[in-house]
Amino acid sequence: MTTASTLLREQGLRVTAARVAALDVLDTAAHLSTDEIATAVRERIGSVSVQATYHLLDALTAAGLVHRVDLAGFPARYERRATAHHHLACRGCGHLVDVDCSAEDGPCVHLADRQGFAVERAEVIFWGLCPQCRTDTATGREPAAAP
Amino acid sequence: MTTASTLLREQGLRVTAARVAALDVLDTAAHLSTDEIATAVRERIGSVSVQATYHLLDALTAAGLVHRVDLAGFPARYERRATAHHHLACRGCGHLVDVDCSAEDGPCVHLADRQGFAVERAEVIFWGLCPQCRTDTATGREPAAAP
DNA sequence: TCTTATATTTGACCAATTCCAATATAGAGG
DNA sequence: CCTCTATATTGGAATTGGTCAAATATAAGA
Repeated sequence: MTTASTLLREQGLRVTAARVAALDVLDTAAHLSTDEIATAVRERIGSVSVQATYHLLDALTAAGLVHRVDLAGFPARYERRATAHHHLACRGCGHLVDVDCSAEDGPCVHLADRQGFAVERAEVIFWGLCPQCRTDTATGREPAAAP
Repeated sequence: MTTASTLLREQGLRVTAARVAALDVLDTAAHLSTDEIATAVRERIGSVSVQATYHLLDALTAAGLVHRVDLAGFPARYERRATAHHHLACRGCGHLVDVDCSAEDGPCVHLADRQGFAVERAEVIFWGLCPQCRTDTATGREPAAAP
């Protein structure tokens, strides 16, 4: 069984309470912001600073244990899902859901002219309004700050 | 002939020197940041405040005269190109080039499960390293701040 | 030309994130 | 088990990209 501490050790990372807690938290919920992760980690181990959370998430990201989803206009979020997928994002509140790529090797990942770039990945984001923000805008209210 | 002022008038926007200059600037160069646009506008009309530039770019964007390209981790940039296309972005310096969508109605824009969202558009970003940042990283240097 | 709605300016403010030095701690070696 | 050292965490300050609000200036219709 691959517990959080095992995963950390496998990547040559020190096993600290904060890192284990962060991995556990991301196992139960996807697309959490740094702040949400810090709060959830605090509930488990007592306390962590925001800066430590930024730093540990950087470490986990560099080790490939989590992925950072960084959409313009909203704070970065982190996820553990390993399989290839894209995102459906709400422009109103930033709410994020996974979508399976309908064609893993479809036109999305092909590029006729690389123009000298070393292309590493293709990111596909479907932008729209989530159910909540749809009704909010329909009734004249501004989209809610959080989903 | 559709001059900048004609375009503005057509959209019911007032014709001001700053707006005309901004449109002209974006006609000669693509993917400029607010700051770069402010500087270029100043060269043409003497002076504009950064805030005015933010504001006028908002107005031009709302009118559909320019498009805002907003990639995470880098300041927003603006472009006038009208035809559908995607972007190839450098994760090192943020340098941006247009790429034609290889299949306008390919899998990119299809989505099996909308999950209640009102989907408005699909954004495809190819991330990689530009020629300059490739050689910079190859020679051990950090990628340059600007392309 | 006069008027008024709309732009621009100025300056304060904000959130997300990074940087730095000081302190604490995981885990290897004895 | 204890010590040592590299690595994590903390706390505080700084940065960046951008927004907000009030005062002033200006485009364009009457």
